[in-house]
Amino acid sequence: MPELPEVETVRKGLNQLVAGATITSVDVFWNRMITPPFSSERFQEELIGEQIHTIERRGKYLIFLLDNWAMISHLRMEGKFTVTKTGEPYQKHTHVVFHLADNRDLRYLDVRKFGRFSLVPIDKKEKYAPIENLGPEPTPIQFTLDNFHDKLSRTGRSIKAVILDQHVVAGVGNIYADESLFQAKINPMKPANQLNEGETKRLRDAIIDVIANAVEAGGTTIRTYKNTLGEAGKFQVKLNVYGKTNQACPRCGTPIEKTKVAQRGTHYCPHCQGSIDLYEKKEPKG
DNA sequence: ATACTTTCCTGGGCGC
DNA sequence: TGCGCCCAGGAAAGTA
Repeated sequence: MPELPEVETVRKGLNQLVAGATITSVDVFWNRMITPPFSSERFQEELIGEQIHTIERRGKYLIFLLDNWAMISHLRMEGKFTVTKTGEPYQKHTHVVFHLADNRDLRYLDVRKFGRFSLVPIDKKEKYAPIENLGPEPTPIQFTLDNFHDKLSRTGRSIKAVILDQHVVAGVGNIYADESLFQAKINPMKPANQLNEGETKRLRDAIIDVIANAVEAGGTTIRTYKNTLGEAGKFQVKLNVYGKTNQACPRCGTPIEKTKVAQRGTHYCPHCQGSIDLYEKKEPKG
């Protein structure tokens, strides 16, 4: 499931492979993948003849800078890009194909069809609301302690729900949320406005650190994630809690537990991070 | 305003 | 073996 580190790795691969290429035509095999206001027909028409200058990233969004358009792509759960020679048989789950002038295809594959493409006029690319409203990138300069503390103080939601909120900090998904909370030794159920100063700082530092290390490792491959070059990530060997249910905590040996917080599978060490029972269950048990 | 629920999707895993 | 059921989950729309 691509989070910031995986999307960043995909971005680098795309820049290596298709920066400078020109789109000659586009096939869309699943219309819902193209978000309003543009129909998939309009999407296909507008991209003809557009050159891909560079690919940027903001949070989990990829931004293809073209001549007249910014094409914005979100991979959601399972989206991936491949670059192949035109004419090669389509792999299963190929939903959008950008034919390039140099006899190659940039192809978008997505088992679950959750990914989305949007088109924004290039001079309005800063006005695209989903990106405009994102929180800061999780870097030391942009993701300030003051801002984070302010956001946490305003809500009693679980801290895990808050760091998954892209308006608070951009790019953190389920894997890196669990890993960051473990590194900072904070219970995922703890209400955000109950974190003290030390915890807030530890968590902010942990998010920055975990994301940076994962970017360096080329992301995490749990199930199917591959970058544009077809390579798996390497961060999965550094995971401490995600997917480690019943395995020994690397710090204290206590078995890692899995529960549900904010409707997401959540892995944590009940010794290092404290028992979930310390906090009132707000979620309906079903 | 906040906070929670539903929707979108398919493949994999499980019970019977 | 095969059918039905449930789960995984990011973001946006919907509801109270």
